[in-house]
Amino acid sequence: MLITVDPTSAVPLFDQIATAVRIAVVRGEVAAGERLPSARELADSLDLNVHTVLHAYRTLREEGLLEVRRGRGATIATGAGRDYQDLRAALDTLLAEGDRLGLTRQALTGLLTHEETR
Amino acid sequence: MLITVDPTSAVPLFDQIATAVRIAVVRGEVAAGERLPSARELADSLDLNVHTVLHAYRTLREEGLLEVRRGRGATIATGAGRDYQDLRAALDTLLAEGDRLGLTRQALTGLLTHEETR
DNA sequence: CAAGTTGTTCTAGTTCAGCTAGAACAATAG
DNA sequence: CTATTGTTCTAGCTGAACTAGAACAACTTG
Repeated sequence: MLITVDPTSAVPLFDQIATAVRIAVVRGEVAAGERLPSARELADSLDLNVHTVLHAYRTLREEGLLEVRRGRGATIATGAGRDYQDLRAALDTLLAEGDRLGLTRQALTGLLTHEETR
Repeated sequence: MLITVDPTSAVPLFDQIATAVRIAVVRGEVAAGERLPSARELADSLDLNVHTVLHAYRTLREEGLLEVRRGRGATIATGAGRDYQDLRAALDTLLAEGDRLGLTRQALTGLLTHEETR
């Protein structure tokens, strides 16, 4: 699983890490039970602080996507290996629609966050 | 057009205002040329600073959704009256998919922001 | 058991976006 | 001309994000 980070982005670093993991899961690039690099390792390779990586891991655990325990490290949660075909299709469709209408990503995420299903 | 704001939300206030306008446009609740309340008015009614509202208006203008000029105020841009049927459908589908998979809004917006079309 | 690994918790300091506040100013409407 | 409305500028405040270092608890491994 490739995890990269853009320090110049407005998106918080811990969020970028969390998203990188989510993407890997959605793409099926990681299987349930698979182990992530330790926080200290990943922090070193990304040139970040350990706490930032741990923040990301904590976030993912709260979402039920990771199992995190001391001594063991972080592993992809059982039950994370769902069928994400429809989700990916929905994402692609929405992105295409956004592009067609000339909407920014900010606008799209805003709509997604506040819009209620009708 | 109803514009409300949640001061306790993690979403920036100017962003909430911008999103409220976007939603109104997407829902077809406002027509092109329609005038928004003046920044000072809206700021008063929302109990916010004028600059915060102006920040939202500026953002929307940069997206091409608003025409903003001093003395005149802000009006919905010509060309904003597009067909948003497909967009709304795409939004609903994605939200439904996210719910089905138990994904948080944060996770969804993260995927939307970083995911590249394949 | 002993040692090393890894997450947890705590304190502490820095930076920056967002928000507020006030004022002067320019463009537009009436 | 006068009122309205956005633009620009300065200034200060706050909280989230990030960094840093340390002590500690749970787990793995030899």
